[in-house]
Amino acid sequence: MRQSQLLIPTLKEAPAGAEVASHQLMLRAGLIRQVAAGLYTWLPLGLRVIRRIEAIIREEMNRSGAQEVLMPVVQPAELWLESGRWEKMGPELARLVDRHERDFCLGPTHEEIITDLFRREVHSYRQLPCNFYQIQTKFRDEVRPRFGVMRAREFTMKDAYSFAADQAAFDATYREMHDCYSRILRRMQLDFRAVEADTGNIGGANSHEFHVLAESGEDTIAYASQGSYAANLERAVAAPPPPRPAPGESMSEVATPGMATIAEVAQFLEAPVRQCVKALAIRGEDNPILIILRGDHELNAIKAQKLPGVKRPLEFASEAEIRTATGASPGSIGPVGAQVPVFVDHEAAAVADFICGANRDGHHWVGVNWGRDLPLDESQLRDLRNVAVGDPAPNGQGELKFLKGIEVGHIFQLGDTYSQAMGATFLDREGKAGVPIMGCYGMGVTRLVAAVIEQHHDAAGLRWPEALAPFDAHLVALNYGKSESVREAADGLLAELSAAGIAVLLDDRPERPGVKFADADLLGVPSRIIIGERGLKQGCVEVRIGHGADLEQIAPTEVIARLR
RNA sequence: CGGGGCGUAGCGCAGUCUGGUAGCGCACUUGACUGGGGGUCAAGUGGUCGCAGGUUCAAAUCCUGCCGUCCCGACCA
Repeated sequence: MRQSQLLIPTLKEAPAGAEVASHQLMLRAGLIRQVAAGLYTWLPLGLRVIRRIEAIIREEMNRSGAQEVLMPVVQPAELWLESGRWEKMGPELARLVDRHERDFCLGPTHEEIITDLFRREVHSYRQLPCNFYQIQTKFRDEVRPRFGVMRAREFTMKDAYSFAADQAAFDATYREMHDCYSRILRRMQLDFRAVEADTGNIGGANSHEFHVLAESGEDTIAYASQGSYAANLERAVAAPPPPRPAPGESMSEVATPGMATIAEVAQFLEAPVRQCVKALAIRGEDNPILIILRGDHELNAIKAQKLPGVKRPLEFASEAEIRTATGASPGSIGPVGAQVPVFVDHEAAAVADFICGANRDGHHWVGVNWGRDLPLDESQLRDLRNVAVGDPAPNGQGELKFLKGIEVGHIFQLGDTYSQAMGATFLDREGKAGVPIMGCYGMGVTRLVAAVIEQHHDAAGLRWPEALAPFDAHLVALNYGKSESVREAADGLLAELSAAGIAVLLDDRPERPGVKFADADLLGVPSRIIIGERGLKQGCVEVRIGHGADLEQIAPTEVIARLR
């Protein structure tokens, strides 16, 4: 294709709003333009990349035995009422009303639609297992769209839904999809990790996320320094703490005037922070609920949200609510004598002779011991904290380390959540009704474009992996407009290479060489062919086959062989 | 939704504090020169200063309200 005929509006400077590398480069290289918050137009170059990603996904999904379908973006409320998610989803689900006053939503995902299809059309165990996928537009009214297409409101997703007659059959499909995702990401030359994850809004028992490693990633991955354990921080666990030492001190109250934070209290009492225990008050259905963590630990909101009686989404209790419930301000509350439900993190429960708020302003207890000074029932024990770098790994191998990742894929074990709720069944070998076990498998196509760029760029611009580049070769024709010989050579190569099925972009614009080179570096097409009068006089063009390769002088007739 | 920032030409910005009728660089158009790493010169095009209301002889500038957008926190492919 001719560059003069394509809209590729490159920019020297990145627009002010773009912070991360991929967003800046996507704007600068003319892949996308923003329409509104979280809504983007894909320009020709960006769309070509999307198409190549989709092609790889299709190939691998088809290879895994999945069948492609296409479901509607607009979905009737009835199905969502059946699954219970019409209420559960909240404002992220964009709702609309048609001219007949019927309720609809813009599909953020398609479990309801596919389960409805299944119950209508699939009736026999002979048709199982089966796996349906689509590549389609999703809409999620994100609280905060961010980083360009990385977190957009409207985006393209490949989503798949599997149905199996029993757990063993399901497990096989799940493993196959796990492998399939790994193949897809490897073909895109991505450095990624598959990690255990929280299931969030989709529901179900277990899930794995696929993260492309990048400093700009929004997620933190915890992994064991040895062995294979890796999990999203939302879900990551550490090895259990050693048993609690026996009490060594007696409990007494000390004045801690004006001390509100753990750090202040610890310093004032000349005790290590990990000797303190902190109490966080979160909102329960009616009363606040106290969460007890070791002083140096951080609350994990996802884990806390799963506690019985906790209001979702998780909110901290207000100062007034805390005062009403405990009689003290937030800086002085503690588990001793608490009149509200108390949940204790395993690590906090393993501390002896600890320091905690006395539920009296400006006072703390020291030398406190579980069991002796306050009750601790097994039922109160939970894992409620974020693991930290250096924690012992749960697999008993080494310690935990962190990486940042971009979640590009997420596979879920749904169990029979949806099939049960929506009455999807099949007849088994004995002629009895069975409830299919489902899985669902998402992969963010447009997000992948950003993720690929995060891993494949340099100071000058993009560096597309060959499998994803919008073009295979960039023909940079110098002085194309005025030099007859350049024009002939360039047009000839364009025709020849195109006929051979090589996607070529010919820079035939009347720009100076410097501009063309700078744009070529920005666009990041893997192979480059430079055609100039200087070389042609010696019967040569210059080629660079692949990123970072050396420039070679070869005859124009040899180009096609070198590119193959 | 809470906190903060920003809205002036396609992009990046100055001008706002201290009111006086809008400017710089790049881009774009035309011409000339130039022609292997964002070239030079000349002449141009392009702006309801986010929107609405108010104060004033006069508003990009002051006041009020609204909208948009970006960043930081709770959600997710």
